Amino acid sequence: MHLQSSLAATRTILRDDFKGRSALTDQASGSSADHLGVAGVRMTWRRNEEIFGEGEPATCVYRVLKGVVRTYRILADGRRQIAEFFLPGEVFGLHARAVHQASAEAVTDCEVVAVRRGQLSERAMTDGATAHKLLALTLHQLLRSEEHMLILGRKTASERLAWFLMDMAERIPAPNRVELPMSRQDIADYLGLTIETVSRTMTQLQDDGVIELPTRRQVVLRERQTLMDLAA
Amino acid sequence: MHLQSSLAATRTILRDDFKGRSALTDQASGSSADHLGVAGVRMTWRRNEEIFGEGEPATCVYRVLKGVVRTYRILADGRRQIAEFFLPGEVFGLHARAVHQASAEAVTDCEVVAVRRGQLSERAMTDGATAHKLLALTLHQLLRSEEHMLILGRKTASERLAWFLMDMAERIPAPNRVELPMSRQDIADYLGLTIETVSRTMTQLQDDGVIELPTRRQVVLRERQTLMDLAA
DNA sequence: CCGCGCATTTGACTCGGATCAAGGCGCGCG
DNA sequence: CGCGCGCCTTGATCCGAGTCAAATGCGCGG
Repeated sequence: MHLQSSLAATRTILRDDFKGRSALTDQASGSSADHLGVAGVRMTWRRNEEIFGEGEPATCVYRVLKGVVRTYRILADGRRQIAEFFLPGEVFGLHARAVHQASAEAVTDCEVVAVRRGQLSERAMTDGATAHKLLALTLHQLLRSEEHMLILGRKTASERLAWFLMDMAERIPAPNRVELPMSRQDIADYLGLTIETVSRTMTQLQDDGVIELPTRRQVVLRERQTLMDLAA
Repeated sequence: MHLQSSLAATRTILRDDFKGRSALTDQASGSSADHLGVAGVRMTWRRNEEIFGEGEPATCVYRVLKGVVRTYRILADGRRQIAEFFLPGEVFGLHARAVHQASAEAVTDCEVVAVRRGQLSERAMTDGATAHKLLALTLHQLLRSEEHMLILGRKTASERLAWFLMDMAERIPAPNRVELPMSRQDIADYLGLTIETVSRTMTQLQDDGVIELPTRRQVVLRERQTLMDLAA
């Protein structure tokens, strides 16, 4: 494995570029109740802006209202592994330590509710239901990451992609059509592949009649069963 | 990727073989308090016996007293991904659903405390500290699995192995020497490699003077810094 | 102490996906 | 409506790890 220096450089530039122009626009509309029963603050980010970075103090837990968020870890030479994409309704930023163990960025322009960790854990201490919900959320994330490990460790490129498409299809309710909110590079870094392999495999699936790609960001699921079988 | 049929067969035989002879010996010594504040039952398993299987109802949460446990997911054709090894003191069996999402087996003969999920969640509902501890355990597991994803998705064989050795060295307190409780196959399935690659990479590290292998199961860390750098 | 079985190592070769390198083209902007 | 910039696709080649096969040797039982 060689240094992906150019990529790394590009990414660094991108991040630094955005980091300055604090785009987290606290909407004056102010606080709205989070589903965890704690008042939260609504915030917005624009595409590719950093929400929090690895190593920063973890002050909040977030719920996506609109848009998509990615969390990831990155190596010194730029190799990146996206741990998860968070879609509307999903919760991210739950970390074991007082410091974030991963970075989070907006995949698309997005709107998020942030809840202070302190308030949350305070409430959880006294309210069993909140504690239970927090645990359930974390366990759900753990379930997903165990499946993700199986995919990263043991599946082929086409199996990975098929699983990804089926997973997205499940999470975004739309019959036999998936609107991908993220780039090919994001998909590659989520599935442990390169952008070229993702592209080629997409093309292959299309040539095989399994999917159709009317647009780069749209996928029509033509043979769901084939995808299911591939996704195993 | 071809079917690893022979391997799969071997594993299936192994599992079925052991499954019958119910070896979970409830020790009459009976219940001893778990650290989660709930009375648990002490149980023992022998090497390679199944503790629970994917799809079985998840009745208990476990803490290892002695020995080592592996949890894993397996594909129809035998490809296996070990999610985690659990060493003495560590807790496993925490799952989001009422059904186990992974299988667990004894890596070595081992002794475990089992706590009923019902009792645990009951206590968690009323006792904030217990709920907090449960959450902390789960978050810790999530932290580890995010790192594991980075390793599986983006690291080379020698980086994976170096990380594994450093991680084991940290978890088993013993200066510059690691006693590996698991086989090469287990290591391979944990790191998303084949047994041959694990073996070759070990040999390479030894030839480079980074480690020493007095026994198959023993590793002497000769150049800790080199390993650290590799593990990144 | 010897022989046997099995985990592990080693060797030769293959191959899936990575890398390196051009194009193509959709989308936004003027 | 045309132009240009990035994203994406496609092509050629390479290489790290997988596969297949065989030898080694450790640990255990007799």
